[in-house]
Amino acid sequence: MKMTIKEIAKLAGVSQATVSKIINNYDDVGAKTKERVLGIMEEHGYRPSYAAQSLVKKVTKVVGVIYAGKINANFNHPFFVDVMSMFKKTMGAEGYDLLFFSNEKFHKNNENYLARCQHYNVDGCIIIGGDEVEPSVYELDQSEIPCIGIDLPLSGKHSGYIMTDNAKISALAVEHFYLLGERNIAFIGGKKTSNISTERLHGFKEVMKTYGLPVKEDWIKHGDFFEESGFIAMNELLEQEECPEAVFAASDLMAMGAVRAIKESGRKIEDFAVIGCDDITASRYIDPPLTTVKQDKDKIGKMAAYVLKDMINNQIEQTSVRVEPELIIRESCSEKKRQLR
Amino acid sequence: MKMTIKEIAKLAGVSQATVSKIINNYDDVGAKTKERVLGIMEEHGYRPSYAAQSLVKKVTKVVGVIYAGKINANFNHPFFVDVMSMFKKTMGAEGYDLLFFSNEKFHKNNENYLARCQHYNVDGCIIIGGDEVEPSVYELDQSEIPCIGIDLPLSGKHSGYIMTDNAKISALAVEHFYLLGERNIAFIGGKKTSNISTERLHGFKEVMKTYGLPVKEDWIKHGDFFEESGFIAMNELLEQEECPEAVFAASDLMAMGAVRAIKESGRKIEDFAVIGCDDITASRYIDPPLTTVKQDKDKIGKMAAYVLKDMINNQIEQTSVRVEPELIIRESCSEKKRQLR
DNA sequence: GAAACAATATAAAACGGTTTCGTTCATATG
DNA sequence: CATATGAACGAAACCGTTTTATATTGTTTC
Repeated sequence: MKMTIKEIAKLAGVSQATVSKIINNYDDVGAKTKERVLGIMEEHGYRPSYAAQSLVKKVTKVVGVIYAGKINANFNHPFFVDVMSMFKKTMGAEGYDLLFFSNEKFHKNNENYLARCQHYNVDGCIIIGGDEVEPSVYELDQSEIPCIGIDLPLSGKHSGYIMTDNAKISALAVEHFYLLGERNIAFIGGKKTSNISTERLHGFKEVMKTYGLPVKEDWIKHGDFFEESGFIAMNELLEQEECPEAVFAASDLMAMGAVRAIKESGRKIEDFAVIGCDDITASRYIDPPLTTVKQDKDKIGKMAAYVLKDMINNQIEQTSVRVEPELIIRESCSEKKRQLR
Repeated sequence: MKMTIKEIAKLAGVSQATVSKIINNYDDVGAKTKERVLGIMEEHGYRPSYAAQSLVKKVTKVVGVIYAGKINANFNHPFFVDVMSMFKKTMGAEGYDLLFFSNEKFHKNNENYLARCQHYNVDGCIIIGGDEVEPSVYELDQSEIPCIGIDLPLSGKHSGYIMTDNAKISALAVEHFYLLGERNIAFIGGKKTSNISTERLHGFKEVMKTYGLPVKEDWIKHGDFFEESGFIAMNELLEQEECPEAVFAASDLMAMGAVRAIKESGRKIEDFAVIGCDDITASRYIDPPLTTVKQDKDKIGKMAAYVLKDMINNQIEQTSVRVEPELIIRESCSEKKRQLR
């Protein structure tokens, strides 16, 4: 059923070498021979074996995808889904397939990322931001394998990263609050150990200072970028004696959780101003439509693909790209809403 | 840097064969030898090459993932994202990694799915429902390669599929409408050529008949399961002289589009009853929270993994699973809402 | 008609593993 | 002591390709 190059060669009455050369577009093959062999290959639906090819060539046309951090985390986070969608599309256009490593296997065999990449001999890989910097990520980062991080600052010679300008994200949010007269502003970030969370928090504190607003440590909470954690964080804020009326959540999902907490506590959502981050698809449909700092997910995915491809083909070194965020004003925090209060 | 089995063997002073046997857990290797070799492997971070292994073994521990239909379609549809998330997790626990085929490559080289699977020698594959049955899918379906379809009825000897009971989905929706007194019910389905769309439409017509309700062809629209198509379909419905007040959309995303169309047309959303399908995460957060027929995405993903695994390991034949849907009542169509009218 | 040159084709070694079948050696058996 | 037994290991063939070096043609050229 499944043909090998040997059988094709026999059928065509030529040597393996000739068939192989046809597959690989060598130019020392006669036109009519080529024609005939091509016909036979087509007829029998022959495809060269990936294993055999990648064993001898050193190229696989496969890139690995690693969701760092908690088991399976981020695979279904809307932000990463959108980024990966564009990444997949762009890499696909260049002829690359994507190998998603299962984290479960890692944990069971106590394996590391580098070993997996070597095992599959991937041309490169993309690492989707984990909560913290695992030793295993560092090892891969420092290796010869080109890799690029999403929301994860890699520093190796053959690495790079793409992420939004995190300080600016916070700046846009706080500035918007400030202009609308909000003064009691809380911050819900991701895990303390996560890099982007740190950058956003730092940016938040900086710009608060710039506007002369006080940063209350009690008003700084940490979640995990998913909805439930925003809900929990907001509940903690609501329980405090002095409760903030403005909340900047470092992800739309957490912002949605915060909104839910406010509603379920019996308070009126109109009395709060909420800004999220990411601009996931859902955010314009929820109630109230969410004001958010948009991350350009398409651009991030595309840039990741371009940079990775460049690293693979041209041994480009250490490239990192910062993408500009953009404020999207909707009703959860807007001028119109302010006037209602 | 990257070690081969030969080098490990030399370092340990044993033959390749012995090292290989240790890797593959043969029992004719002495305990102390094993210990020593294992130590050396560990020390040098040695991992056997996937290519070399899969060349000789016939097993790869990799399963292919195919998004059938339009380029890249469904990769970021929330329903499939959730299903795949659980599928990935479950397969991962069994030691499988997932290879996502790029559709772009398909189209460029005019390749077929079967050829790709053979090229990579995947142990099996999962096909995520396309809009229509492509010849390429049929070919794979009929092949020796175990594959299972999500929302795609495969019929080959080595194939199976998992999907929700589509007729029942429609039945639950219409029944709910009926009990709330709705009589003018429209249907927004997926592509006419898509199987699940056909099943849901058929179920819809059947149950409408059962309740003695008229089925107006003008009130049957077709989208593509994404938001925009629901928006367009609803606008078409609104333009009609006789406009339905109840709409069942075959996906939450289309339902969201329908809601948006109603709002943007200047009508009051309270005057309409909308039911979606899937119960994606966003549906409980939107305005109004969406009444929907829930599909058990976790179960679908899990079952897909179990069945596929079974097919790979035990040559089980043709297994298909129908999963029960469940009505989730929220405010877009509820008793409370009815009383407001 | 011989020499030189292209243009095509092939043989064979690699790539990094697995697995079958022997071989070796120590121990148990009668 | 001769033999059977079994544990531990190794030689070599094989998996399906690519690629280098070499061989075989057929044409020119002088």
